Amino acid sequence: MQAAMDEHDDHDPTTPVEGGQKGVSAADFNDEPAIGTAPGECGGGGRGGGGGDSMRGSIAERRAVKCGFRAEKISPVGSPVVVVVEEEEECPAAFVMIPPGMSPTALLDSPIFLPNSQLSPTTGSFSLPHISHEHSIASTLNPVNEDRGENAGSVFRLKPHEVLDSLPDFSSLENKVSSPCNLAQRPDVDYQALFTVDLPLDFEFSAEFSEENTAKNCAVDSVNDVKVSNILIVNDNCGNMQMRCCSDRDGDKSSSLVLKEPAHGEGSRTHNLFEGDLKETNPPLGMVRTSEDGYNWRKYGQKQVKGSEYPRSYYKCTNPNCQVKKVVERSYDGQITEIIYKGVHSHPKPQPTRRPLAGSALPFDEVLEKSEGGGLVWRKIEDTLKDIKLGCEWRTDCLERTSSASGVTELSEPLSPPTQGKSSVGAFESSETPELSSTLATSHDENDDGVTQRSMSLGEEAYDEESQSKRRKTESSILESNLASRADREPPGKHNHEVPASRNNNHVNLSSGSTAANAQLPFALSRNTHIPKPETQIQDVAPRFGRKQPESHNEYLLRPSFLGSFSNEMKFASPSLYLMKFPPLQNPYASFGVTPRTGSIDTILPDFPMSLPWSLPTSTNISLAGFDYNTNDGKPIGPVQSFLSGQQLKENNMRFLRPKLEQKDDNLHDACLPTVDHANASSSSSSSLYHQVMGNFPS
DNA sequence: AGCCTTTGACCAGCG
DNA sequence: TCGCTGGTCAAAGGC
Ligand SMILES: [Zn+2]
Repeated sequence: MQAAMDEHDDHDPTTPVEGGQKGVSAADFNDEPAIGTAPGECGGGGRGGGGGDSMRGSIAERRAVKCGFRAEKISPVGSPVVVVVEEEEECPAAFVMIPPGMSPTALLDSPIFLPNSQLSPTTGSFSLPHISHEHSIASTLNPVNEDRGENAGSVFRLKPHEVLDSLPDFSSLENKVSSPCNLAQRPDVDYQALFTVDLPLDFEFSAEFSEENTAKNCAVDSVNDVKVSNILIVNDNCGNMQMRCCSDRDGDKSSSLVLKEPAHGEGSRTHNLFEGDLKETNPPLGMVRTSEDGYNWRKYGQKQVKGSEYPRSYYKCTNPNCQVKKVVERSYDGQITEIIYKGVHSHPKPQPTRRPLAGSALPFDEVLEKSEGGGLVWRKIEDTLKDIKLGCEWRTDCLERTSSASGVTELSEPLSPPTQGKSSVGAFESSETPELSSTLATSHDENDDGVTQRSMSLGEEAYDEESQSKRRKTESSILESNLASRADREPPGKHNHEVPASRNNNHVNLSSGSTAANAQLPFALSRNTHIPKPETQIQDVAPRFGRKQPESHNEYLLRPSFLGSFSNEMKFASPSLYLMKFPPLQNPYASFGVTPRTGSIDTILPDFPMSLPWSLPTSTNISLAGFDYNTNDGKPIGPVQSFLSGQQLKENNMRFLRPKLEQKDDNLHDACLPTVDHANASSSSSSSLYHQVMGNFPS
């Protein structure tokens, strides 16, 4: 046992070392292990037993996935996206293809996992009032659930034929995504069907997504029902990164989310998401070093698992009250090939600002950029955002980001719904309530390095404070200097805002009585879970994020940003399991490349959390992948709905083309965008928007 | 001093 | 019952 393990300890080229990264290994999946350090993975040995059951199952699934399980195809960048739905008895899972530009972390935080109140707890489908589609995937999925009844959890059975020929639109994805999450919550859910959707979104996120967030989202309900859930991020051999949310069908009540990334993918190497994190050296441009998922992890073991190609590292959340664990499998070159999250954090993320120290966890959201001199430079997103403000265009190729005109949304202050005046990067806020601010705060945090602190809500700040106080001390000086510029920043200090809704959402358990704080719920709500206030549509879709409805089931909303971020493919399989693949070659970290479609502003929403540019200049149309926003009123236009609602989708025939390729011009999007079969008017409107949005993708 | 990684050994499920 | 296996423990050491 051990023998195997050791082989690779030092394998990591990039590895900095280990030891202790003092503090913090905030590992997100990227940096999982100590960031930057691709910690060796060889360790432990062991015998087995133990807790591995859930893990095993997931692994098996992963294996299946890696091996090509499913016909899903990994389309090379630029290749048409294909949605494949397959039924898998053994491995109920949802697969999400992660676009090359998206980092796992981002992915996790991505909207996809937003709790969607819309989702029907019982069915796992979106329940947008007006939207219903005969062919909707949701419909397809629903039957199963219905059969089982609420408790039954939803089982999604997608028939291949249903999906294969038709490419799902975002709404489909949404459904899929959400559904899975919902299902995950339910212990008794039997996820048998697996369906996959490939999204061709072209822009990439530079923002950080936290795995936890994703997990959180998924786990929203799970808190109530699920004891354990897992998130798996896996790299398949095909060069794609996959993320899965898994729940144990057995009643284990566990769910997991898995992200896989191709370790070997040719492209993966150069553009590997993780690589950047793992390797401080030479990460791809545009790559975000979201080293953190926002949580601190301690590695407690490493082992070469028989079925795994690479050694697995076992991490525990450092929070004493938190039992979340994650298993990271890394290739020898330091690429993360697979990540499994188990459980849900019962606490807020440690304050982000605290991990900027070099060598240790990467500060959040740093982006690799070319320096003027041509060299690569890690730059904080915050800075990046500034650039964005100036009007930057992030190229999907991740290799370059050019500044272009426009003004734009200030991420730092940004995108807030008109009413709020604040914008959240990437976060949607459903209501004006404090949550919104929270959300915003969260967003900021990520982007700003804690300008607004990611809220630690529900008195859990204390935890962070204490636990990290030390760290802060050491880092404080650094941070301060960095933060000094920000007016709103306060010393290690009081939050000037209410508890972020996101937190609340993230940790449903905290707010909701039903939840057990300690319960290991697999998915946590993402901090970005908030839907921008804006409105009606959105509210309709996801009105109740935040504490207001903590009890809400695990509802996942696909975040537009998230969706949009997928350049390549997304796959969603069974409810419980999400598998995301990151296509190789594109820089995962690449920021979103949102290009203005009409010459109007258009913002670039670099960061994942970015979210919707609610605060964009008036009259501007922002187009994110899959989203169209009318800045005038700050309301998202159709696409959002379609996205959010998911119900709209149902379209059997959806075809996604990769935005990059497609979005040459406005007209293009039609061709490229998924073809939606508009069964009903409601859906059609959405889709139209969708198309518009899609059209906006930068080519 | 504290936190983390490393890593051999151990635990416990499973066939 | 044995062996395999995966997960975990915990001492040692690094930063
Ligand atoms: Zn935790």
